[in-house]
Amino acid sequence: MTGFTPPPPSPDHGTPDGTPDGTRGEHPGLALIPVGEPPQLRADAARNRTRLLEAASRLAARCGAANLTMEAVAAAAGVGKGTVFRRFGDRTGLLLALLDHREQQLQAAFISGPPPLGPGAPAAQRLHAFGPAVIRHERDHHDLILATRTDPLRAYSVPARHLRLTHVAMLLREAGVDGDAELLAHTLLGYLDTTLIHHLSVERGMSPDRLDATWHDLVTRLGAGPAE
Amino acid sequence: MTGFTPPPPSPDHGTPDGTPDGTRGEHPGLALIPVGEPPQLRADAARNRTRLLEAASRLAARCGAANLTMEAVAAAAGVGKGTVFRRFGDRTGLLLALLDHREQQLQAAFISGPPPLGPGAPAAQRLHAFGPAVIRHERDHHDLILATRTDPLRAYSVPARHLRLTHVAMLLREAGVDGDAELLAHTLLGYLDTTLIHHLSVERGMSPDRLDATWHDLVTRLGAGPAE
DNA sequence: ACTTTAAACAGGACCTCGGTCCGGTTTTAA
DNA sequence: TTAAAACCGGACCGAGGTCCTGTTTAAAGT
Repeated sequence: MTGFTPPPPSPDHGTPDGTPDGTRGEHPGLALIPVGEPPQLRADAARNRTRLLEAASRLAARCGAANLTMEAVAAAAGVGKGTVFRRFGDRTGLLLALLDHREQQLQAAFISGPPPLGPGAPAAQRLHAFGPAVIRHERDHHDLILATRTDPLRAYSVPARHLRLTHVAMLLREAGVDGDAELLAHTLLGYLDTTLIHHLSVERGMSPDRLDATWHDLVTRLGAGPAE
Repeated sequence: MTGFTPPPPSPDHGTPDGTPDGTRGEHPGLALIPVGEPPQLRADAARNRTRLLEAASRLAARCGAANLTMEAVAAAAGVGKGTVFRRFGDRTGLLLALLDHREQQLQAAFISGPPPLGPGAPAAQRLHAFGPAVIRHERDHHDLILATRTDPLRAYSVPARHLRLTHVAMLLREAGVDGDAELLAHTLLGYLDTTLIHHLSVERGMSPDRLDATWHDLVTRLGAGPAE
């Protein structure tokens, strides 16, 4: 029994809460947050969590997500280095948590936002709207997203990915597409992969229009109706 | 002028030559290798290159590609640490060079091998055969491939990727598929991405049959004929 | 065959950063 | 009041990567 580490209450790989951008949050009373998964952090832990996310967000904006160092984040947040790792597990965990917060705007848009992206429009139209929305979102945060891809396998386990997958698969079925909806959804999401989009638009200089057009083409060919 | 580094003759990111597995290669005479790109390494440099690749291959087989350390490779090859970096640039470069060598078997199969993968069969059939072949190949080397994905963007610049892309795009056009052949090819290759395949088969437990079936479905829906 | 010259080499010091661990201290919640 | 949980802060390790000194070696010129 030399180095035994009972898993510290499982660091979060990015779960909703935190509100890491607002400058409020000193009074921990009033549990407004409809938090679901995080097993209730202790008050000081939660406070440090948001401090860390704020600091990370600042530093990422200043120096780029790729240049974030854990020590710098810890120092900027005024906490010890160990605290950062206790909370987020590792660097990727921190970046994912950062990303997750921003991701929720997109999620809200296609889950409960106005049509054609949100509910209310026919499934095919929602699908057609989905691609360009994701592409735009990913372009806005490409540096952060790319920085998380140091651990390629984890990208598939992150809740955001799963949510997108379920959503697209559902729309495919709803649009009357026959076949393996889950794998077809994976294929569509593959086309929207940040790395690919970044490569095509930045390194190959493809226009957004061309990327969008092929999305519509794909959705149509997979059996959902045309865009119109 | 403190730390200026005139780019050392550009380390290779994985280019054909080397024959890093055979145990021959002591007599550097007889330039049999129809080498194209590598700007002719000096004899001792070439020798060290193959030594390094051999050592790396051994170590990767023993401990897994993820646990390869540059110093271990250097030591096992009996060269200095600096030599490894001079030759391959960085760890990813070394891994890509390793991978590239194994990739050539697959390339030979679909470029000049027997039908239906190689030339001689109709384009649609070649396309249908392409997916399962790549999936099998990637499963065989998934640890090595995943280890290179630490640098996600580089995966798109590597010659092997470009070759696959051109090949698939050509087959699509040849099969009479209309639309943006290049982007459709990217989509198909996205479905074959090692990370995705690994996630689906290992972590989600999907059967190879199901993965293959969806490949055929995809190719068919994109407009090439059915498999038959 | 001999000299020359540029390139490659060994090998290790050195830096950075991710990640672990620990001893002592503070804070929270019961 | 008390016990558990979180924290600080830094020592510590491993590995990637840089750089430098002096040495070897291959290749081109005579």
